[in-house]
Amino acid sequence: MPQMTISTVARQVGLQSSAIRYYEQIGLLPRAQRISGQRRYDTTVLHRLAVVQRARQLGFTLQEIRQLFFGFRPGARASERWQKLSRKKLVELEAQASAIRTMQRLLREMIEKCRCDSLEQCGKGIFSSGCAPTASRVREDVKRRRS
Amino acid sequence: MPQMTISTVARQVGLQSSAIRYYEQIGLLPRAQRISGQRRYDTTVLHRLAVVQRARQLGFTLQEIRQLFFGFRPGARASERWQKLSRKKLVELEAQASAIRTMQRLLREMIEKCRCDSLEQCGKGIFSSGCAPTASRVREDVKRRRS
DNA sequence: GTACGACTTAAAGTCCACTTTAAGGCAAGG
DNA sequence: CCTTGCCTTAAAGTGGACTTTAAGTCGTAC
Repeated sequence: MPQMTISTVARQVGLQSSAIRYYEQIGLLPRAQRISGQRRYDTTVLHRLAVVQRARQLGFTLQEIRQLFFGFRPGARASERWQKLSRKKLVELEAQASAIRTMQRLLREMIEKCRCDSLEQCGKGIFSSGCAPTASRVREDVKRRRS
Repeated sequence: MPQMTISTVARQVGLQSSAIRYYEQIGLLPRAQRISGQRRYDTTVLHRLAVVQRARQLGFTLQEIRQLFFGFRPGARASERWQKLSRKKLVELEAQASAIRTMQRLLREMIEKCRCDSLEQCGKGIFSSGCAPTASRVREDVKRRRS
């Protein structure tokens, strides 16, 4: 199978042809050989795209994947490349995870503690720091219930 | 303080003026009163923006924040609005968190187990399912070391 | 009267990873 | 010869949340 068209490759790796053209355009794939204007690929492109797909799955951007391929001295081992980028990505992901945990905590507090009638009221509470979740809000709430 | 200019409001809530104009444009803020062409605000806009900022902090998109304001029957309590949207958002965030955990697991496996010399080699392994992390990859690795 | 600073608008630009569109080329089959 | 189907290119569009730019207005200070 030395000569595949772009759509054959696309099918094999689960991408759209346009994505493959795009990867070539941004330099992630080498310029493909053309036969009467049409791209022809051999199996090495499948391995290349497998790496790209796996890297995407690991959360890498196309920019970072370009670094994986071209951002090291030519002799650098693949495992070394992966390690360097992966450690960096793990740090990033931990930051993202932490941000998500913060949002989850705040959302649960909101569900549990907000008793505001109006968003205007809620906004006042937040503006003087901490709508639903705060004691001040609860105190206001008590006042409201009494009236 | 019944009349603030846009930059005064922006300073108070920690936004750029352009963001406030944008919020007006997409209907998140009501059209502000103009005095000789310039927007003038009273303190209620600070409460409105406090709600917007808090909602952003909770992970809501501007679209969703618009729903918070306008996506309920007019009498709906603020707490009810927050609850409905927050529960939905918690589900979304849990999905995101799960995706991140998957990436973290795969990244750690990659760091720990990939011994590939070349990305081409790595790609072959992934293409026949599972570069670094798999047993097949390890076996290939053994073969390579012997040769 | 003119320079300054802060404001206005509409429109375009940014980032990311593509997809879609428009206009066209090429080979095989009927 | 003409249709069909797959391919090509460059350019524009998508979504989200804004920012930036260009060109202009307004009031105030000097």
